[in-house]
Amino acid sequence: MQLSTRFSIAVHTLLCICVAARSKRYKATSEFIALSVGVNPVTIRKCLGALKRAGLAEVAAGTGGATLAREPERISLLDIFRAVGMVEEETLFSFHEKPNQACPVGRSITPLLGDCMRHAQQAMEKELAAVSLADLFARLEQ
Amino acid sequence: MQLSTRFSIAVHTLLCICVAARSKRYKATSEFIALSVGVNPVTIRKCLGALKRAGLAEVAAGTGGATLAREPERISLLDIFRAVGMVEEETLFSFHEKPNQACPVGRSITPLLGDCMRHAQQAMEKELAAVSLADLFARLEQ
DNA sequence: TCTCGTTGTAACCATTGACACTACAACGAA
DNA sequence: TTCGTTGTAGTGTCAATGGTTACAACGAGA
Repeated sequence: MQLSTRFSIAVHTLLCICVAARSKRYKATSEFIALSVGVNPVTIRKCLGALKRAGLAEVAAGTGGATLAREPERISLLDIFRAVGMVEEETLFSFHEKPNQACPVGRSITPLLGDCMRHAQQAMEKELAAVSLADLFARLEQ
Repeated sequence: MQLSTRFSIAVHTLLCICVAARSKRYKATSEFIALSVGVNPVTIRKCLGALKRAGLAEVAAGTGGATLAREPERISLLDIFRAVGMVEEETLFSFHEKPNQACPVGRSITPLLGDCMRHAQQAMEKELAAVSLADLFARLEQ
């Protein structure tokens, strides 16, 4: 079991927007991005929709082309991770629904293990928060 | 998108084994555990099979009942996490398959982002490794 | 030796989510 | 008005989860 590819696609998408913005020769349309990512343009449009709702990207309706909604230094991988709805707050792990409340284990496990899960997820998110889109773009240009 | 409940079920299962081992009154059969977890006994048997293969539990064929294969102090949540095959090494995140190699972004994103993903996963696993089954059991008994 | 409870597995089903693809109305600029 | 693009709905395929039934194999105790 793995997390979906939506995250990697979203990062790829934003990097394409950076590239297009840098070299004025390209316009970051869903078609253009889809070609680089290797998926269907509709998938990119849905992805851009999520990024737009999260305030990370802007898309020009009608005329076409996407841009960043703020500087790449201020967009972290965690922002992107959350934007594409990989996980609502604190729910990376899922939990079996019906532990038996009549059993001492069933009664206590939810808060107990839930706490550990929360810590684990937070540790992961902290790593993601430490990397910005600008970092990736800089490494890309080397 | 979330990780499956197999992990929480496996932890619950092992805690039940601890309880049964402590108070000699219970035998940790798949039926007994299933009652506490709130799932089908077959689900528990499959879970126990994975724990057995990982060397965490032992199951008495024929006569029935499961026991820990080693002391609970030496079983970490990470051991359990890996036992139930939530994730093969370094693959918590998944990656879109066909980035366009003719594009500078497509060519570089896999190693670049893969590195970040690896770090993030390792941070999460480190948290899981820090908690043992004995820790949970101790908190349970309070 | 036979019985009985248990395990290990296979088989089948329903549900869910990801992703591909088609189609089309709405939009903005030239 | 035309043309390229976006947003979204609808459809189909595929894989994984988890529930359930069924049954052979096993071990201990009568």
